[in-house]
Amino acid sequence: MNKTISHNIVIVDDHSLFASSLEKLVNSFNNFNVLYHAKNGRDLQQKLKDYSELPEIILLDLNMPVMDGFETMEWLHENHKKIKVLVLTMEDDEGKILKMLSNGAKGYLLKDIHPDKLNEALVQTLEKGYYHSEKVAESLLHSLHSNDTEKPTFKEREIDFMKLACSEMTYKEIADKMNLSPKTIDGYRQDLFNKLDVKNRVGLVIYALKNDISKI
Amino acid sequence: MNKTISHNIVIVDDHSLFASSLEKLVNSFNNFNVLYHAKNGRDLQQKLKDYSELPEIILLDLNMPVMDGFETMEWLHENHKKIKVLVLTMEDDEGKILKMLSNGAKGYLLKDIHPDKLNEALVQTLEKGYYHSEKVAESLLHSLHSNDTEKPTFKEREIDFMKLACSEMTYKEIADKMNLSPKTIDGYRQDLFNKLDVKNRVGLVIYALKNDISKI
DNA sequence: ATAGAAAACAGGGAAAAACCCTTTTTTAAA
DNA sequence: TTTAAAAAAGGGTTTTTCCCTGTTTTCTAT
Repeated sequence: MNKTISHNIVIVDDHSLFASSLEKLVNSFNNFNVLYHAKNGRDLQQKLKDYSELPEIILLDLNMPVMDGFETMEWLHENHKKIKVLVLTMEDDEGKILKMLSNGAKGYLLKDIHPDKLNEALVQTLEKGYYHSEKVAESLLHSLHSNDTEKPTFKEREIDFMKLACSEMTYKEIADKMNLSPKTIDGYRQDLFNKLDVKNRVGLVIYALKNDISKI
Repeated sequence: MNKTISHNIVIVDDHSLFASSLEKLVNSFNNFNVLYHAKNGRDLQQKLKDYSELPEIILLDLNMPVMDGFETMEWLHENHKKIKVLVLTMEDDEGKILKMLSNGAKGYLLKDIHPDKLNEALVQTLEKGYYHSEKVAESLLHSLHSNDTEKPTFKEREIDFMKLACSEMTYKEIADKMNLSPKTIDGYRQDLFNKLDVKNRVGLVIYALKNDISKI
């Protein structure tokens, strides 16, 4: 039995197999103890209420149903400033990294890291208050130098259109489906091409898929 | 200390965090013991040689660098018939399920299952020799009823073309890049449209992405 | 109430994509 | 060597896409 204090961790991930497995791993680290895990942000909110003990660190996934990592991060930042959040996800998208860090995440880890790195991250987060891997540092620098990362904003109908554009429908058929004139659709198309700096419909489709606007 | 025999498991997954975590979970099950884990098929081949003990069950991921789950399955089927392979992956694609099962996998599990299901699968695989979840059974039935699943076969150049079609290049530019006449490209396009039953280039792009012919 | 902005709508014209049918060249097989 | 099949091109037409430039409608803020 060790006399040193065990630090409480909470895991938020919708994949229960991964969460359960990770729990065992974290428990095997020195001085770390998983309190519980939550399926998503909403579930976490409930459990933070139900349990008397608060975690020191939350390991947070991004892609989750009901309430995803981004929403959860915002909520935690508002309501539980003391809890340190480490993002643990598959997504290595620069924009997402930046978004989460600027929302108050103390670190960003990719799910394919070595277990030792996770241990290191947990320890450092307690000691220094944050953990930044080389990869994340790189991304940050890169985004500073190329200040093109201003993500465009879309109107509702533009998003509807983009989703439909990721199909075999012609623009005329899309116009029909959206109850708009083909020329209006042509306007959306044009605006999007300019905004996203793409040359043709395939470019638009690729953009929509890359940015999770549409799924196939 | 339990006197019952512990059954040896091997995990094959390129995500070392997941593999390490899963190892802890499997070790926590009754009568199961993880011998080691491998990063990919090639790594597994080496380790099967190096270790005197063979596993009874291998938990196999599909998406891996160097030597993926499909190749690995084939090799195991040829060289280690006695080892029972359970596929453990994110991919719920019907074609992949069928491919792996027909290659000799004893079960197909999705990574978002509950830990108890994994335990159940391991036990059943030892007892009955296989494990089939409801989801997989469904897929099998579905594929029987809709016998459209005959995947078309592609020529080398067709695949090259499809990859290039998943970009903003025009057909003329693609022809240039492939050192062919635009008319030849038009022939490829026509054949593919017929073969894949798609109406236009967007349809082709979606097909190529869905079937991992091209990635974005 | 009204100016200004955003959204919807639209015409003309050029380029690309899609479609269909035919021909030559290569390759492989009988 | 003839035959057949596959690969590569060509000609020509229709449809869709793309791009530029406008007008009308709708909403919103002062």
